Amino acid sequence: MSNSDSIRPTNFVRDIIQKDVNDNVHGGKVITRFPPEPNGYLHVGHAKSICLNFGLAEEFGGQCNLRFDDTNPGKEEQEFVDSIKEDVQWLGFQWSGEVRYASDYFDTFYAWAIHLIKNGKAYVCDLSPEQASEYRGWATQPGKDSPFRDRSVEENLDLFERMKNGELDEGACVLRAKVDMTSPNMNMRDPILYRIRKESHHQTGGKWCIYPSYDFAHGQEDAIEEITHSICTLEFQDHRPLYDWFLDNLPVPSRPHQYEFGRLNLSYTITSKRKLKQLVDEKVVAGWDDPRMPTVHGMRRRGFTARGIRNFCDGLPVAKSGGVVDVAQFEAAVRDDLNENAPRAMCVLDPVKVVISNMEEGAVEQMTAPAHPQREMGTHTMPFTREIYIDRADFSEDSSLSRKKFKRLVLGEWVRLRSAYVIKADEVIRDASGELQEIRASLVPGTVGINPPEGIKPRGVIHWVSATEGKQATIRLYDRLFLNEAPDATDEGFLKYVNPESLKVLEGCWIEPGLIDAQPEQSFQFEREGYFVADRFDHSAEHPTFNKTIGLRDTWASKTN
RNA sequence: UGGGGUGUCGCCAAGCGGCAAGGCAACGGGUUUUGAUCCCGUCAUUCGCAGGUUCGAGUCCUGCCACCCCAGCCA
Repeated sequence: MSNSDSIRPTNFVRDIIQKDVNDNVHGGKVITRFPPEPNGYLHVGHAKSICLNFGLAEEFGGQCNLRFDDTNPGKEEQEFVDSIKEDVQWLGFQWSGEVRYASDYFDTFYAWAIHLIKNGKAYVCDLSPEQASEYRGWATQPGKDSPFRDRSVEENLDLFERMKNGELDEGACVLRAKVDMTSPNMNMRDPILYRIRKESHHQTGGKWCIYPSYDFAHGQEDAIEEITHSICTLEFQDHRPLYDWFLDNLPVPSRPHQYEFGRLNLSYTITSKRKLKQLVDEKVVAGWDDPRMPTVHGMRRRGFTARGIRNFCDGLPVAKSGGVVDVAQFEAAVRDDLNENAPRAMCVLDPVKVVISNMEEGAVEQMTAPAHPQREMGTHTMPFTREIYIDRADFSEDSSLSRKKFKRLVLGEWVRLRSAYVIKADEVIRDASGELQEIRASLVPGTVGINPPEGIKPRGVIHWVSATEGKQATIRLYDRLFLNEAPDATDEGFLKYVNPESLKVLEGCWIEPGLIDAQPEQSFQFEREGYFVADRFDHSAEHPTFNKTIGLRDTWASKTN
């Protein structure tokens, strides 16, 4: 196992749960939930929340529900419901029982609203949004009671029913809780419980034309599902008193508690559903599953493995401070998993032909190499022929290059072809324009798996693919989508910092022939190049297509610059 | 500004009055048929700032400063 796998630092949420379990609070049960709104695709920040909620439940032998917080039909779609379910499962988690929806509980919420009205704790307010904002007051300035605050229970009941029956227009009025217009916490200044929305809902269709607000829904959903620990992000801290207020004033079946942790921010990355949507809508990327997107769908297509993502999330401390995690830390977790689990293969991205003059034309010699240098993963076989390709960057005519600086093929010198022979570059052939066209080389016999004789010192090891037995492939090179480490934080707007070179499509790359049998989503390490994945949708034996997930760690590049 | 939070290495953080964990990054060195992996080593006399309490303070007290969140009929 990778070392990040075993490191799961404790955190304040786990400590609270541990204590509750020890003290037999909630009968020792642990029930958590992951409550996305289906208004977009899940991203890496949600992955942290998923790992936390599902992970904690798993750790304490509890359960975790998947519940869609679908209280705002205008922004939500079935497409997002489907993608979210797929993502959670892909990450390797299974929710407890059926998928749940806030909309499953709309009847109960409606009854509870009436309960509040009957207790004189809610009223229908006719103030326009602008007026309501005015009445709400400001930080230093307490709010004023709405003129509708003292309507009779009967009138409120009647009005609320008419709201439900669609007799009133959108925006005409709302149902508000009667809390405290002078509270320093703005959320307590008579928050909205229900608003009129004459829109079809992806789950309930046309059944409702009033929808509960987040505040009037979330805690009650938790209570209905008997959630013990309701874990959410920091921006909801101010809502906790309201969360508790509803639970205290409603006949709820259980008493959950809310705990908040810091949202994940990644450098060079945007994690705002609105902005991610903008990237899709403005066609900056090809879609929600573009491999450059930090969405779970995007990361999956990019070749970031579920295990790598989980290892990363599990290694993240859960704290109340909100910092920016270096994207390199994420990349390291993914690389770690891929290094451990991806079989090795060879691919030449920028081919230049090498003709081995002392090899017979038409001869094919099968070279066998382990699929992994350390782990037992079987072998792969690569045909070696008179004509092969190596990468253009792996050859130089400049023999003054020091051995330390250039550990590749130099004219007149030797290099090891990985898992095959040591060869010597004898001569170069150029085309009319002077461009290097072909290298003539000779192999040192008997050097497969055996060190060359005294006096022959290969400068290094390079990768290769047979020119006659290899296959052509399309390779898509991905790089960071943004050039600014905080694309979100700049005044000019994040679109200004889109990396124009975040995608390069290479046609005519050469892969070892066995690679055409790769299954979509199968990851490989192309030796000396990086980790690549067979594209989930576009790869086939006829048109091999690989996405670069991430490069190898390269300590050498930084030293020479 | 009122309220809610947060300030410990370049980044993320542990720390709960008794010698400042760990990960990422960086930098040295070793092994290596991947400039990868792996291994070994280096990397905070100091915890936002200033006072105070204490034998002893990152931890307790007081004051200040900085940053984030709320002020949607979004979640």
